[in-house]
Amino acid sequence: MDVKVLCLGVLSRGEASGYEIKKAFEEGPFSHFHQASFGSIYPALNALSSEGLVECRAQAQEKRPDKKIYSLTAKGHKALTNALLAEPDHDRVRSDFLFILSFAQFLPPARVAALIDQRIAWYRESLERMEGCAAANTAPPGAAFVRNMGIAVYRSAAEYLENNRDALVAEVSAPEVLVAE
Amino acid sequence: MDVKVLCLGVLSRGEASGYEIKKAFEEGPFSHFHQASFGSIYPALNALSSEGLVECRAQAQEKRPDKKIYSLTAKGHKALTNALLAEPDHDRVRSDFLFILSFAQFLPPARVAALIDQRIAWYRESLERMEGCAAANTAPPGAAFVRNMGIAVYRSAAEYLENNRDALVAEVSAPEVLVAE
DNA sequence: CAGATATATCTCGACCCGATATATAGTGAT
DNA sequence: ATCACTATATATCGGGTCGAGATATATCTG
Repeated sequence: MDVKVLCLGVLSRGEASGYEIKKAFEEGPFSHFHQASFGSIYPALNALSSEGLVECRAQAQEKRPDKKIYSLTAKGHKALTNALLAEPDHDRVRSDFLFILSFAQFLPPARVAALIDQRIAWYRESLERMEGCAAANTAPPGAAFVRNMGIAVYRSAAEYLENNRDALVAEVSAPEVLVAE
Repeated sequence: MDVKVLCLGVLSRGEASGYEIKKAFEEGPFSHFHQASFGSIYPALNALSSEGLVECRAQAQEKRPDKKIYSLTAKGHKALTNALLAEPDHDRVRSDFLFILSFAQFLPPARVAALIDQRIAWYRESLERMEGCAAANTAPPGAAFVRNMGIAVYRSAAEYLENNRDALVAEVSAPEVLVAE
C-alpha cells in the first residue's frame, strides 16, 4: 500500500489538490491510521498522471501559486479497486510515547505524570474532533465503521491512562519498599 | 527516536545480539508499538559501537556465524536516559486494513467479512501471547504499564470488530434500499 | 530424505519523512 | 505599526528506514 494507492483512495472521495490530500492525512478521515508527506505525495501524483490514472486541471489563483486539482479517471478507479483487493500489510505502529514510558524507572516521576497528562489531553481533543464530525451519517458505511473503531480505541486508551496514571507515578516515586511488605 | 536509541533501550534490559534485538520488536515486549529491520539495526549497532555507547563481545559458535553480543556502556546508559527526556514524536499508525475497509463499498461483501474475521483472529492470538507472558510481575513498572495498555487497546479493538462486523457486512450487501424506507 | 523453519549477519535498492525553498496574505502580539 | 507566525500552495533533496535477498548451517517435520 504505497502513497500512490493512498492518493487514489483520497481522490475517489472527490477531486483534490496535493495540499488538500496532505490535509486528509493530517486532520481528515484518514488521520488516525495513515499519513503521507509532501515529499511522497507530489511525486506520486506526477507518476499517477503519466500513467493516466488521474487527470490534472490547473486552477489559476490570484497572487497564489496555481492550484493543480487532480481527479480520478476510470482507469484510476479500476486500479484502486484492484489494489484494495490485495492482502493488507500488517499494521505498523510507532509510538515514542510508549517506548519512553516503558523505561519509566529511568525518568523523574513528575516527567512520567506530565507525559501521561499530555497524552490524555491529546486523546480527548482527538475524540472531540472525531465525534463532532457531522458527516458521519452521509459517509459511506466503510468510512463510518473505521471512524467509529478509531473512536472506540482512542476512548479505551484514554480511559486506561486515566485509570492507571496514579498507580504508575506512585510506583516510580516510591523506592523498592513495596517488595519488603 | 531513531533506531540507535531503540537499540539502546533494548540493550538496557540486558545484553543481546542484533538478531535478538530484532526479535524484541517482532514478538517481544516492544512488538505492539515499535519495529525495526535488520537493515537499520546492524548499521545502528556499528555506529553505536564506534561512538562507545555499546560494547561488542564476539561469541564463537560451532558451525554457526559468530554471535556478536552487544551490551550497554555507562556512556550508553547516559545517552539513553538523555534521549528518553526528549519530547516524544507524535504516534504514527499505518494500517492498510483500516484504509481498505474504509472503502468497503468497493469490495465484495464476502471479502469484507473475511478481512474482519482475519483481523479478529489476529487480535485474539496477540492477546493470548501478551497475557500469557508470565514476566509481568518481574517486569519494571513502566514495561508492565505499557503492556497492559496494549492489552486494553487490543481488547477493545477486537470487541469493536466482533460487535460491528455483521452490521457492516449487511450494509455493503444490501443495495441502497434502506434509504427508501 | 526433502523441505521448511530457526539461528545469525549483512547489503542494497526502493521508498518515505522532515526540512527547506519560494511566494503571498492574513492574524495576533508588542 | 511592524514583527512574527500561520495558512495556502508546489516542489526538491538528504538522510533514514524497510523489505528482500545473499550466505551458511542445524534441527525439526512429514
